Amino acid sequence: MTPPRRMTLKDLARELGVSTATISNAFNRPDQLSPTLRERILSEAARLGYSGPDAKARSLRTGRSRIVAVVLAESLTYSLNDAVASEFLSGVAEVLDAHGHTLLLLPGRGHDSQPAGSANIADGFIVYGLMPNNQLLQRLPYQRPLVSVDFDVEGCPTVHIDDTEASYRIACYALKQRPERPAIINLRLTVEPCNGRVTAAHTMLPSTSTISRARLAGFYEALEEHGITPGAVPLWNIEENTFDVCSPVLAEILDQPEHLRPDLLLCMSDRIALTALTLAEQRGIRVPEDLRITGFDGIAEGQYRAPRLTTVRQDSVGKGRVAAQMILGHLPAEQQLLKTELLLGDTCP
Amino acid sequence: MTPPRRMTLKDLARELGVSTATISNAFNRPDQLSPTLRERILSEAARLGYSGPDAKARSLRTGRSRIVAVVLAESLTYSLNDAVASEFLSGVAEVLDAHGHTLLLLPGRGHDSQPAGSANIADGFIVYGLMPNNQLLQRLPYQRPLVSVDFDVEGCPTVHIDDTEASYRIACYALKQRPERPAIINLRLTVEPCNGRVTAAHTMLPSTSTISRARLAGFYEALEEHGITPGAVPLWNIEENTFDVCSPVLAEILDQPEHLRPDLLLCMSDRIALTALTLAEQRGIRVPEDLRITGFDGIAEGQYRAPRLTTVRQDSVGKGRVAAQMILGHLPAEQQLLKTELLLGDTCP
DNA sequence: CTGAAAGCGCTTACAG
DNA sequence: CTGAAAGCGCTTACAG
Repeated sequence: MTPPRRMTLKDLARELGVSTATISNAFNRPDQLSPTLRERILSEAARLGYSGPDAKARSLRTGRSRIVAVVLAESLTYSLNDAVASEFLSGVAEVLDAHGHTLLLLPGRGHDSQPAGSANIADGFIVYGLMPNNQLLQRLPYQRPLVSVDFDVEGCPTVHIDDTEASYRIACYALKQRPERPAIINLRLTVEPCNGRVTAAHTMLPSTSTISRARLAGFYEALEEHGITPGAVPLWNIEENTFDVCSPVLAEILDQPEHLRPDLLLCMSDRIALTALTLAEQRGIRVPEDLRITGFDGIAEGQYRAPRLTTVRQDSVGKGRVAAQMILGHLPAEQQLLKTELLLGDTCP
Repeated sequence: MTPPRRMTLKDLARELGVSTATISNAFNRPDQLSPTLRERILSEAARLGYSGPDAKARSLRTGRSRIVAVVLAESLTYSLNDAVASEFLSGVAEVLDAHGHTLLLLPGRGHDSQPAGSANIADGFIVYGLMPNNQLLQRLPYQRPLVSVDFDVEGCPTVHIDDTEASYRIACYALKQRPERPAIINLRLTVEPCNGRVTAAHTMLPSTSTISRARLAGFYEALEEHGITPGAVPLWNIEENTFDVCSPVLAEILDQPEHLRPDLLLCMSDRIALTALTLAEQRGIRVPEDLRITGFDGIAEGQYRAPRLTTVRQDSVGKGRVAAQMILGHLPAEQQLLKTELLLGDTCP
């Protein structure tokens, strides 16, 4: 009995009485040998159980792995279950797939904050929504292409949207009908973790390169323009964009006495807005009659339901596509600003 | 000016006047050298821009990459946006991450049906929901661990649920209140693509190893037990578990004249059930008064809304965890059957 | 605790 | 169209 050692290209070459170069060519450069010989090699390989050149050796030799890593800001668990991140990933995957590349998923916040050693196998890195000062960034291999998404890294190409302008537009739309008691529900706005009302005791994250601050700036601009003092609008904050984390904060807001309860909720994400909608429905608060709600993101879940969410759509799939194309060198490595679009649903007519 | 060549372990060894083995040990086996020397090496490495041993070379040398590939039945785009697949992936990711492994995503149905060459870099494969006769399976490297999920591969460990029993239970629950006009909405039941009513002209997929057939068998068993002839229950089919594909089929069902319109929908997925719910709401069909609906899967979206979906929950995250643990050898490589749980929501009280 | 050396499995100019 | 040979960047017994 032969020991169950994996067959190598060299074994196959010996077996067939040809050189290793020829076997390699049969798999990688069909034009370098006769079709007849190639067929013979391929079929013998299949018969003998050789499933093609080993990727580890190949990538060492060529220097390229055809693997692109996406570094996600949050845990993989969170990101995979978040609609916005999932859409982004699917855009990346679509382009990589079409070009014979595969996708390696790396968590930004792991059990240790350093990237797994296997990370540097990637030909390039797409970094999604990480804070620019993150340690992880320093540890990524030098001299490998890197594209950042939703934040800027010095000297790196970036894809993002104009958060301020987008939230300005949705807020202007909502404010056309003047609210009595507007409120803003932020997503990760404060330095200190905060699930609830934002007070003077909280420090806001720096205004540069923080999505929440950019969106808040848009809301404030719109409020001022409509004669509402931004400082008078209650600010709430939510730490994680999941139902379970949003739910208690929104319950607190909606369970206030009716004369204090907001009649307009400007939410920084569709997840927040959808949670608000669910809790309102459970409490018999009518949307939009008693409470108007706007979201941000334009995820499918908000549009494939009744009432449809009024929100602003960012093209997350498109972001992923652009980022992947930049990494593959099919798009110039520069700043890319994607457009957003108002989705006029039923929750804030 | 030095050419911008990446620094290697060897370069660093020369620079520091130690052997390559020592550098390697500094990164991989802290116990093999003095802490002082190790510190010096690590800090010099950081200073000189050496970001650790190259993963390609390391994996060639050690034979292991610490990468696990998940092969998804559908396109990556579909899978990443499907709640069930995403939950599964997050279970896998969670376990891999905790053990310093990373996740490579491979599409089962790609632009060409063969796995990318980089696939065989993985230490092991988790194959999710692929048809067992899929060509791709033959092409995966031999002698590398493989776990299949939701279907059986000869001689391979598997994790799955008892689909027949689960759908039997949810159907029994729904049938306690006898429906006038029940209907079953299947997911990928027929050989011929079919979005609409299933007729005698359609061929059903083989009953072994097809999830839909297993679930349908459970429904039929329950119907018979409640004195309803399964053959008399209209069967509909849907090809893809997305709102856009479900929507027209469900519109066709709900737009029938009221005396023909079903009053109970046994759906094979929560996505189908949620789409039915949305369309019913848009049409003013009251759920559950005029129409009762059951789902299958127990995705978050069905529970985090009003009315809550009545469904049977499968632990997709748990499936992912178990599959990953088997691949890593932390769980015996055998058949694993996970439990399901009835979720009694509002859509079919 | 450290160093010299073999070799993981390939690909690629290059010579024939 | 084919073959001999170098070398990609590491890790790991092994000897010292």
